[in-house]
Amino acid sequence: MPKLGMEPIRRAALVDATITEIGKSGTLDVTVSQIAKRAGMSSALAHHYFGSKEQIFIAAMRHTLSLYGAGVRGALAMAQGPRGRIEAVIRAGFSTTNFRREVVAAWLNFYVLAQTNAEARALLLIYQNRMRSNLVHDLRPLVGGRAEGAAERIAGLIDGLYLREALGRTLPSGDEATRQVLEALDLEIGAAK
Amino acid sequence: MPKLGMEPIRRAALVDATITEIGKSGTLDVTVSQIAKRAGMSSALAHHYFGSKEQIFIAAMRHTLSLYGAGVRGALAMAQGPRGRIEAVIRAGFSTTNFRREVVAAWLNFYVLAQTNAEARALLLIYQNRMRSNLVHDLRPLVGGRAEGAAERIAGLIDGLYLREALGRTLPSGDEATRQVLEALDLEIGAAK
DNA sequence: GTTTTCATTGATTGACGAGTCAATAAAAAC
DNA sequence: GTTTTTATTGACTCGTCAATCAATGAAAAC
Repeated sequence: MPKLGMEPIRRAALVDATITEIGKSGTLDVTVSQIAKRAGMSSALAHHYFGSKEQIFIAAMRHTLSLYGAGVRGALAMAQGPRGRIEAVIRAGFSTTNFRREVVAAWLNFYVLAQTNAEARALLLIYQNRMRSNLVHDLRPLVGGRAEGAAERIAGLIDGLYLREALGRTLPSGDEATRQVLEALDLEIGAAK
Repeated sequence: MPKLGMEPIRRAALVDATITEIGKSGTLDVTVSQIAKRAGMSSALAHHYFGSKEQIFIAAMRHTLSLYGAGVRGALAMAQGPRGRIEAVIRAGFSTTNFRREVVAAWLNFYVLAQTNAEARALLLIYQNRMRSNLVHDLRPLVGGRAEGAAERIAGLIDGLYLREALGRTLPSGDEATRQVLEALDLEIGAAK
């Protein structure tokens, strides 16, 4: 019963299944068979479309980052003024979506993968650059020449608080993290006056 | 030629070898045989002393965190005044030691492990609490009632910048990260006046 | 000096897993 | 309607690896 044009459908199903399985195990220690089974196909087919397990992971990473990017763009679309835009970037990063078990697991494991896999590293750099460039752009009118440094600090604070919330003692609260970054933002703005 | 009292020696050798191997592979995907071989013994002996691979990892994590803690304590011992003590904590975290390949790999993988392993999570919480408590203690005289919030932000910034430096486009520079956190610290102090 | 305890390993077990391949089947192209 | 292309899988290969165990040797205890 082979229907044509299955490739994109299969690929998408495999990517979804990969993220789910990584979320369940917490590691990249998931087998192609597990992934394929959850995606409703044989492991041979997964290999057919992706070639190797590593490529499946890369695709999953790309998808996770693209969901993140979409969230940021969505929030930016509604934001008013530079301060509002920065707030949008912050809130998007700490949305409950991003603290779901699978998403946290995906990020942590992608960090690990980025150490040794050039493609993974490149994707992470794109994410880092986009965040920095967004922040610099909107910080400029608020803090002028301090924008570059401030952006670096805000971006670092976002990543760090995400980590601490995700692995902290309490269940992750995006609200608390958001408050903290906004406070830091206000300090940056205040210092520029 | 069995000599007595080998246990602590073997355990230490295994822990060292584990960290080295994790550094080489970037993952926890290292075999007990690799570790044991590097430590100069059979894999059976490694199992004899640690029981399981997971316990070897936990011991390696404990050791890594304890080295980190020792670095912080060493820096604190020489520091003068609250501001100096905070600076010491920051500099210790970003010392070149902590950016060595093995150490970065250890941290990233311990984050992953902490998702699913209670012991690993507990160790990470101890680290987080100690950092926060150090910061709160010394921020108090500098920023008064703002100390808790400021400590959360400084701690988050340290973790986040460490991540970004470790996985960033340039080779990690503790100096740049240190400068950024000190700048944030000055903003916090300035805001409390 | 015999027994117990500690150190140590080679060999083995039992399981699992990534990637390949030949074979089947159906749609599309010609 | 024959050929080509796409979809799909079961079976298989080749390898790996964590954990166990029985066996060996030497120190310590008695």
